[in-house]
Amino acid sequence: MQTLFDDMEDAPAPIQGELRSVLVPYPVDKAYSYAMPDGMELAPGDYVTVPLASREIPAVVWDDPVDENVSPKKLKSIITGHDLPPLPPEHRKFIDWVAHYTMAAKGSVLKMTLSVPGALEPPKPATGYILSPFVMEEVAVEENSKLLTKLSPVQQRVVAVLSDGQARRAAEIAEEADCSSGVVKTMLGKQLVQKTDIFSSAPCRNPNTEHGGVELSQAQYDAAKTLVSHVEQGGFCASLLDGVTGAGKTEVYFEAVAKALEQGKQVLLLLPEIALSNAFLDRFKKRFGCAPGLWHSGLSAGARKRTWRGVATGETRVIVGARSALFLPYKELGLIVVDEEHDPAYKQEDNVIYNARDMAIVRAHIGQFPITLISATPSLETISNCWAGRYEHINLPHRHGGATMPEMELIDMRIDKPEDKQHFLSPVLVEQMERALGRHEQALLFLNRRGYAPLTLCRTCGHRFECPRCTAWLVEHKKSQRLHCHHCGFYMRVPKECPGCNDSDSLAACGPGVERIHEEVKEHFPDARIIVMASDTLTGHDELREKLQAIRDHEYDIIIGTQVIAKGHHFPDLTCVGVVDADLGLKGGDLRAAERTFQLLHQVAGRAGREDKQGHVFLQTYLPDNKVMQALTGHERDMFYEIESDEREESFMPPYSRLAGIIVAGKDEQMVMEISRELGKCAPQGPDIHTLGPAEAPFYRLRGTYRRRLLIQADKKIDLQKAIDSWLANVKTPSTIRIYVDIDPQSFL
DNA sequence: AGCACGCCGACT
DNA sequence: GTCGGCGTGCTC
Repeated sequence: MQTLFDDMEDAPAPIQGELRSVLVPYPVDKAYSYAMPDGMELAPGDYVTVPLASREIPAVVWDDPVDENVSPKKLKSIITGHDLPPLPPEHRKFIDWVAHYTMAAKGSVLKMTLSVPGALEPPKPATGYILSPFVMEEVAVEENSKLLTKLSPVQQRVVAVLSDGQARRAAEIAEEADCSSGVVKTMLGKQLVQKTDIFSSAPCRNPNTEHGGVELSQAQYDAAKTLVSHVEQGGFCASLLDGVTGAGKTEVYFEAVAKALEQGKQVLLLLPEIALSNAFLDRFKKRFGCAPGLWHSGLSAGARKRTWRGVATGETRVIVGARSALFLPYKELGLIVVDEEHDPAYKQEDNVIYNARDMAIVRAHIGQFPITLISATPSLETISNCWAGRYEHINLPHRHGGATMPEMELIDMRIDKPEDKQHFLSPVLVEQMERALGRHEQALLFLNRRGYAPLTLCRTCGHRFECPRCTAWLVEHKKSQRLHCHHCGFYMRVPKECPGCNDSDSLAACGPGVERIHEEVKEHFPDARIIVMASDTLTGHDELREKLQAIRDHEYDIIIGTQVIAKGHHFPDLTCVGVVDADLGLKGGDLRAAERTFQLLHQVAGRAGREDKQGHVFLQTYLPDNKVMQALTGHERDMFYEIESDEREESFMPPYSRLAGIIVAGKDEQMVMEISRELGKCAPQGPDIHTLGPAEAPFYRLRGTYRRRLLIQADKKIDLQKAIDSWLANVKTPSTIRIYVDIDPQSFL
């Protein structure tokens, strides 16, 4: 009897209820089965909380058929459902599609949608304060009420702040009334104020499509009309809005945004992360009367949660965001705009490896709504899609408002040499900067290299400082007196003596970074106000915005900057742009080196001379005959695309073929070697598909792991994912080795 | 991704 | 003799 009783106690209570397929946001490729407790009703798309291992996690009921064979021992019950509109079927289909395409686990892709901790719980109200009713009456009735004059000056200020009836947090009141929050507490004790709940609302609930239209030029009007008609017609349609910086592309696509909003659709505006500038937000506010919902890495936890829920409930109508915004749970998405479509920042290189621009096209196709790509320098992929008639090509040729494109000039560094090997600015460029400053205009020097010098070597023994964990030189940073690795965060003090030969004072800085250019500029312009803009001198989004505003307000005369300065900012007084090393991006023989350099330099050039001032751009180069330099100075853009396209076709490269990178990574160099060689031996080879490598991957040693890569080149008619799948299944890999698949890799050497 | 389970070195 | 290192593998 006793033993029988024990057995009954030990047996787990049988899980009851209908089964549901549930996808969890973890790297698993199939939906799990969970029991749905009696009385609960759940359909695909519903958000749930489920137990997984020893934790409770958010998840989504999926469309896959339930696996009835799951052992009853494993089976667990769904803990709760959530009161949110279900994740729409288009979004679920999208997640499945992206997982298949990128060869990532479905759960990993879902994780990009369920990325906000606590988003499924209704938001908790914050404590706010309002004036008590009798105080409010006093404020309304009389200017100099007896009650109010009896209060202390700080308390009177608090009353003034709260007199509009709007509830505020204690900290906000303290800030606005210039007192401590203790005052609020005292007033609460005297019942002058009372507590109330503050529910922060979702952003961008009521954009007003008629708030502030600007007058469009004829060309803008025609382009806008086309985009608007796509929205009106509905259905999938991809287009490229192609026009130079300052042509007024933003105003054009705002019209399409307005139309989609009028039709009751949500709109997603994708930007490269860096371009979320104040200037852009101001333009949005001017057009729609409110700020858009923002989505980027710098958001606070609270803002993230509000925005995520706003998107899911449909309260938030417009999202302006970086690539991860594509995976927000839109209730009724009806238009996507991808600004700066060519930008490499759209490619995510970790976790799920995807290109947000390409995935956005897929999202629009699944949702059957229009999508517009925007660029002054489209990617060759997009241009060729236009040539093939898959995308509509909308040209916006002229600069808006009478501004002219800057004049581009090459400075042949073989002739107009800097004064010595320690200097990097040609006298020609320095003179042009002097002239600009003399006219009370600004000058910008662009160099896409942080720090002081990219290489430090010993003049005595030739020792080079390399990162002990990566295949990369250590970059000297003067400010911190250190040598930094830009790939893994390793750094060391600059030593007095060479570690190779112990010689002192033998170390020499080779080549320039922005810090070194700063030094040189100070020699030439001791009285100028100079600012250096690089990702490591800025602490975050807000500082970047403030500095950009300061530049716009002409608080600086000379700007020295990397990438961060290149994009989407408009500086009205900037008329002289110098590119310190125009050849920089061309070195290394990357597939897209020429295209990238062209795009980047074109973009930098676009910073100069808008409105009424003529801009001048000077490209310092040792390769004045290179096709990129010729295309830039002759404004022969279409010629450049044709040459580039021919070269890609000849070498069987994208967009004429498809590529996939297979990265074999691990800490055991020998094992990485062995596995990659083995993969190479049984790699797909044939008339329509072949494999290159294995070879050392870019940054062979990265953070102490070794990486080798194979590159598959396949005809577009080949099912690439399937070929890779069956190939990788043939080679057994130990768990110490990780294999990453990068479909459509962007860059490689 | 976490987290538990499991097999070999330096401590009470 | 135990505490704990992180390698390996699973999560309905």
